[in-house]
Amino acid sequence: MPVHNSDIAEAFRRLADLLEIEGGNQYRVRAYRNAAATVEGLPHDAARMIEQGADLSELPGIGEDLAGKIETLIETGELPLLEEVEGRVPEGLAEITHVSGIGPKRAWKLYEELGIETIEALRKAAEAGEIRDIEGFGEKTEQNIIDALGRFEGGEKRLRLMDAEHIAEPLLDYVREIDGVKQAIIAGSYRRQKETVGDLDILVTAKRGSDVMDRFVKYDEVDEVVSKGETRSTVVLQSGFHVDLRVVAEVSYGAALFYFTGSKAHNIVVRKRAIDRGWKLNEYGLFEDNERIAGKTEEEVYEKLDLPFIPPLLRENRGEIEAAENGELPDLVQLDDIRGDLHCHTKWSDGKFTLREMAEAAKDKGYAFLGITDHSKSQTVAGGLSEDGLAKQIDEIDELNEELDGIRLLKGSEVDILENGKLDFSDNILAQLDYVICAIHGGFNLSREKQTERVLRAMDNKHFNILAHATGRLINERAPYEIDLDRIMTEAEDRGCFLELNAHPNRLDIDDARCKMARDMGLMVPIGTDAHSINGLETMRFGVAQAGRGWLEAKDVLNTRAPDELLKLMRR
DNA sequence: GCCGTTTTCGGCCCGACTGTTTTCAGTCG
Repeated sequence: MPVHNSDIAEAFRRLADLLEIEGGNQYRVRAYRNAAATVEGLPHDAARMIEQGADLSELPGIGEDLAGKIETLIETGELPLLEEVEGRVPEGLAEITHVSGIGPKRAWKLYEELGIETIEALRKAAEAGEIRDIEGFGEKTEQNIIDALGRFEGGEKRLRLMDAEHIAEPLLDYVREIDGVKQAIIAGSYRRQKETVGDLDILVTAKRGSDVMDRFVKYDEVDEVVSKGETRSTVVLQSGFHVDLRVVAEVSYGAALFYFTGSKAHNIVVRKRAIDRGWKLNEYGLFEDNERIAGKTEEEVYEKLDLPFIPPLLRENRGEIEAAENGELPDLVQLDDIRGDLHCHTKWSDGKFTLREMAEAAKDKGYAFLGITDHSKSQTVAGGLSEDGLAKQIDEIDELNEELDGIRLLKGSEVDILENGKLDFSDNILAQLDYVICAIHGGFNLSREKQTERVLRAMDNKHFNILAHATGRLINERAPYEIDLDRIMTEAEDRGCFLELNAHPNRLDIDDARCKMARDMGLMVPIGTDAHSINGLETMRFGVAQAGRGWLEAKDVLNTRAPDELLKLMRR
């Protein structure tokens, strides 16, 4: 079994949990967690990096020891230290610390006093009223554990960004209308536009004496008030989503916005910069002794620390601090830079609108072009076109282009890559198109080697321009299929092909780390919405956000170009 | 366990809230 980065990260996290439970050095624990995050964020599998001669101990947060442990894990699939610790600490305790309100100390205490090793045992003990009698616990804690177990079962998984928006925007409107509220903004991973959001952090400035907290916890959708204080409250919504609201003074707004936007890793590095200068940075401001020297705006905080403003999309401690220091921050691609959409469907296959309707909608968005890419013949469930059908569509697009003013339809197709690596249309018809998007829509279970070969063979066809949604993942629904994207990207670059950034919020495929990799290797990225309706065109903003998280500038994105230049760039 | 243009040893982010205690530990973000 090949060991992937996610396996390494999981082993390290598990080890960190168990070490923490047995009261190990907290910094050692943190080192394992940091390393887990570092490994998880790598664009390549560590195994491959080692093969290619990389020295993992040069990675941030990974020294000689952890680099050695990673190698052992890759070679043997085992982590001896983890097995050793598992001999001392019951495995189930790690899971118990993931129940909200129970940390390492309480988990250990529950084990010592009542022998609790599993979630099930914890529930039984709590329901039997046995926990309240343990020193340091009480009736309320016991009830909180029961409540938390209920949520634990319900699964507190991260929401896709768009789903989070549907919850967040009305709530933000509600908060903004509370008497005395001046500013209200959602910070956290939501502001960083991560593909999934775990909870919401709402930051508010308000007049003194405003009853913002009382009103907040009375929001219609609040299911449970977890905590409520003067400056911070936490609620759980009926959807199971956690929301924090924090109130700060206006002089602290920038510092608090910085602080609550994160990421944690980014914050720690910036905070360290403050410490190096003999200052202190917290959510109330940047302080020299007890004097606030910055805090009203984020720009001010960064400036004092000799840094330009770093866009939230980049705040992941993936090199943005160094880039900022050197004046090399990317000038991130904006929605306005996008000149057209390269991936959409119409009534000709499984879309809901006609060519003309889609064209008009694209024109209304200010686009110069719209690429029509209906499905190919094997996609019978999606109304895939026959070759004759495609030929007719080509004619209709030509006619329509004569009529249309200010928008140009590009003739494309989303062609299936068959399991044998052949394309689902003949070269003859493909040659009549402006460009071709190729995609895998079935046969997800091939081995990594076969899947990779399948795509590379397809890429041998000169009409292959863009690989759509390269990993096939559906966020929260379907894992990516096994495929060697490193190799595919290298080969694509060699052959003049591209990998799409599919902007659909369920896909966002390729992901941000891959976008950054593409940028680093000089491979331009086309962003397509895969729209099946006029509304679907709106999801371009999710793609652009993801592109920004991947450090892409307008020059790195294919569809920031005018149609003629675009088609020239795609010519093989 | 990591890290270093003050340090190769001695630091490692820090404040809010809760619940159980009487002054604070545990948890969280």
